[in-house]
Amino acid sequence: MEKYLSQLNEAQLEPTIQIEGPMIVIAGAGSGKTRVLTFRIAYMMSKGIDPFNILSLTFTNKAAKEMKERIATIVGASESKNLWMGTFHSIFAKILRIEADKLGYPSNFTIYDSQDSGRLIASIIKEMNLDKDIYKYKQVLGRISSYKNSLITVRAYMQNPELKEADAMARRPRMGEIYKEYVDRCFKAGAMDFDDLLLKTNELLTRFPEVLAKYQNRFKYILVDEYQDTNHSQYLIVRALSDKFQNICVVGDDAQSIYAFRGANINNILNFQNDYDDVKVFRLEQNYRSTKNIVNAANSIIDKNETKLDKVVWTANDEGGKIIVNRSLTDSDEGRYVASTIWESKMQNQLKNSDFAILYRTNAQSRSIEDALRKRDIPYRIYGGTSFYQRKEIKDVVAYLRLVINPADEEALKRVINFPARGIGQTTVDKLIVAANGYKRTIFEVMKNIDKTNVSINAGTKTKLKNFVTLVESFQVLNQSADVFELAEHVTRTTGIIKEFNKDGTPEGVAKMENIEELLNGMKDFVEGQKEIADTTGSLAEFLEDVALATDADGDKGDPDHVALMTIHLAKGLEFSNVFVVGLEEDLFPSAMSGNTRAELEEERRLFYVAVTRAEKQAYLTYALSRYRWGKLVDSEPSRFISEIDEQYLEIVTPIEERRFNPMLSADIFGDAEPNIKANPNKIRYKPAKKPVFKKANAAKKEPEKFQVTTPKNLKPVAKSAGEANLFDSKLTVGNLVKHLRFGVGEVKKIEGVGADTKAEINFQHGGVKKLLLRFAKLEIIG
DNA sequence: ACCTGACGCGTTTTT
DNA sequence: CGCGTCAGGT
Repeated sequence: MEKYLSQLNEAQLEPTIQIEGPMIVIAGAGSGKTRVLTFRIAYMMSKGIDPFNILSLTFTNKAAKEMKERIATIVGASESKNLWMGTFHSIFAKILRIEADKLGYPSNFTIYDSQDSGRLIASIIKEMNLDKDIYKYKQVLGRISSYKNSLITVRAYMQNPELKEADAMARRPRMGEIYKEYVDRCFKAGAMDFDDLLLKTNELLTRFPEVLAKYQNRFKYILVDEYQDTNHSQYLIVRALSDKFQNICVVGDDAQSIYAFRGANINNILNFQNDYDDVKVFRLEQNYRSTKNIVNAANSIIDKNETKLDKVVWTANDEGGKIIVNRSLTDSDEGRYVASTIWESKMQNQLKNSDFAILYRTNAQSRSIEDALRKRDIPYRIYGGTSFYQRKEIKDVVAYLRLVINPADEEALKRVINFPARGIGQTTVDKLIVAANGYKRTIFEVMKNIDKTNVSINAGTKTKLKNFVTLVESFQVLNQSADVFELAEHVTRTTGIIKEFNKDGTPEGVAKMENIEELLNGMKDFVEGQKEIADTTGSLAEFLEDVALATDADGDKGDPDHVALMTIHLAKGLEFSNVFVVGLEEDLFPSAMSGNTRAELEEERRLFYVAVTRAEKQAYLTYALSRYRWGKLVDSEPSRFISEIDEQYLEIVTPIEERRFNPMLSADIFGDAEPNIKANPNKIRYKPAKKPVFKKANAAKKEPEKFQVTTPKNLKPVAKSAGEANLFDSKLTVGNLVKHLRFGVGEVKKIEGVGADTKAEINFQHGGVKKLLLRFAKLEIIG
C-alpha cells in the first residue's frame, strides 16, 4: 500500500488517508480524482475495513467496473469482490429487488427505460382523449420525472395547489390524472422507471426504519463520485444512509455540473458543508492531464460564471500548442477539416486513431463528421446516440424475454403482441387495455382468461390471443432449463423474427439480422462470463437488468483503435490526447434551448469547460457558417464561447479554401469581421492567419494543397514542385515502385476510387500495406 | 387488419 | 432530412 500512496502528491494524499467523518473533495478537471477514490478504498481495506461495509456510488457502470478492477490489482480480487460499487440506479435496483415485497412489488420487477415510459404516457394521453398537441408526451414525461426526482408523489401532488395551478397555467389541468394513471399502470405492470429506482428507495428507507437501519449498519463508509450531478432524490438517499456513522466522502467539481436538465442540483455540492458537522474540505487543484495552454484557456472560460466554488486549477505541464480555432463554410466542410486534420496529424505525429476524440453538443451532429471520416477510411466509433439496446429489433427480442420474466410488463407486451404480425391489431389491444383496467388485472391475465371475460372480440381473434399466451408460456417453461442464449435463440426462431428480417434481402433487414446476431453473441458471452462469478446465476433476470441499466459509455467492442465520437455529456470523465469540439455556433452551443436564464447559460458554459478540459495535448474548436438543420441550410454565427476564451491561448486558422475557392466569400467574410468585441460579443475577432495549421511538420515546405479539401469539384491538379510527384492526375499504375517520405519504398498493389478520393494500396518494405489518398501522399515513382 | 402515401414536426444533453 | 402518425384504400 505504501508503494501506492507514494504515487500521490500531498493534496491527493490527505483525502486518501482521511477515512472517518464527513468530507468533501473538490477536484478540478484532470486532478487525479479517480486515483484518490481508488487508492482511498484500497487504503481503507488495507486498514482492515470490511469491503462489505463500503458503498461506492459512481456515475457510470463503466467507471465502477474500471475502479473495481484497479482496486483488485492493489488488494486482490477476492477482497474487492465484496465491494458495493456502481451507479445509484444499479445499486438501488439491487436493493429494491431484495426488499421489493415491502413495497408491494415483485422482486423480478421490470425496469422501464425512457422509451417505455414515453410510450405508456402517450398511450394514457390517448386513452384519456386528450389533445396530444397540448399534452406532449415528452413534456408530460419530463414533468413526471421532475416530480419524482423531487419526491413529489401523486398524493403530494394532489395536495399541492401550487403545483396543480402551475400545470393548469401551462394548459395542462389534467396533469395530475395522467401522473396517477401512469404510476398505477407501472405498478400494475410490475415496472419501475428510472426515477422510481431512486424514489422507491427513498420510500423504502423512510417507511421502514428497520430497513434503513439495516443498510445504515451495512454501509458504514459511503463514497459518492460526481457529487455535483446528484439530484434531490439521490441526495436524500445519501443523507439517510450516512446519517448514523457520518462516514461520507463526496467527490466532485462544481465546474463540471452538467446535468441540471435531469434534475441534478448543483446546490448539493455547494452546500455540502452545511449538511454535516465538521466537514473536512480538500481541494485538488493541480491538473496532470493537460498543457498549460489548455488549462489556462479553460480557466478563462469558467471565470465567466458567477456560481462557483473557490478553486484555482493549475498545471506544471508543458506550455503546449495553442487551441486551434477553425471556421468552415458548411457542416460538411467542417467534417472534412476534422477528418483531414486527423489524417495529417496521425501521419506526422505518429498517432493512433484512439488519440482523437470528436465532441459535439447534439447527437445529430455526428452525421457530417462520420461521412468525412468514412471517406478517408478513418476508423471511428460513435458512442451514445441510439445505442445498441435501443434499436427496434433488439428491443423486440428483449421484449419477449421481458415477458418471460414478467408477463405483466405492459410495454413489452404491446411491443410484440403483433410482431411479427399475427393478426392482433390496435383495436384488439385497445379493448384489452380497457378490459384490464376494468377488471384490475394485467393485460396478460385478461388474455389468458379471455373466455371468462365479456370483452367483445370475435372468436378468431380470441384464438390468436390464446396462441400468443401459449407461446409466451412455452418460453417460460424453456427458461427453467435453458440459459439466456439458448432461450433467446429459440425465441427468435419460433416467433418468426428471424424470418421477418430475412424475408426481403434489403440492407436494412440484413443489418437488423446482424444486430440480432450480435445480441445473441453478447448473451453467449454473458452466460460464459457469469459462470466464472460465484454469486451470480447467469439468469435471464440478471441479463435483463444489465440491459436495462446499460450505459452508452459501457462496453467497448471491436477494434479499440478508433476515433471516438460522442456528445460532451458522454465525454465527462474521459481524456484524449487530441480533442475536436465541433459545432461552436450560437443556438447550437450554447443551445437555443438554454438562452433564457443565466443559470442555463452557465450550465452550457460548464459543458464547454468540460469539453475543452478533455484534451491532454491539443484542442481544436470548429464551427461552420452554415449548417443543415432539419434538412435546411441555416446560417449560423460563431459561438460566444469562442470569444470568451482569452485570445492569447488561441490560434485562429484562416481556412485557405475559403479564399482560394470562394473569392466572393473571402472578401466578405474577411472584411466584415472587425474586432469590435465589446459591441458585439458574438462576433469573433479575426487575426490575419499567421501560420498554417501544421506549422511544425510543414515548416520546411509550403504545401497549399493541404487546405484544398473542400469538394471534389474544387480539386484541380496543383502545380507540382520539382522532385515531388503529385500523383493526383498521374499515370500511377499497379506494379509501380514508389517512394514515400516516411514509409520508404513500396509497390503499388491496387488503385481505387476516382478524383479526389483516388487511393492506392501500397505494400511498403517497412511499413506493410497502407492505403493512401493520392492527393496527400507524397509519392515519387521510382520504377 | 394492414399497407401505402401524405404530412408535419422535431434536436438539446441521459441514468 | 427522417421518423412517426394518420387517413384512405384494400
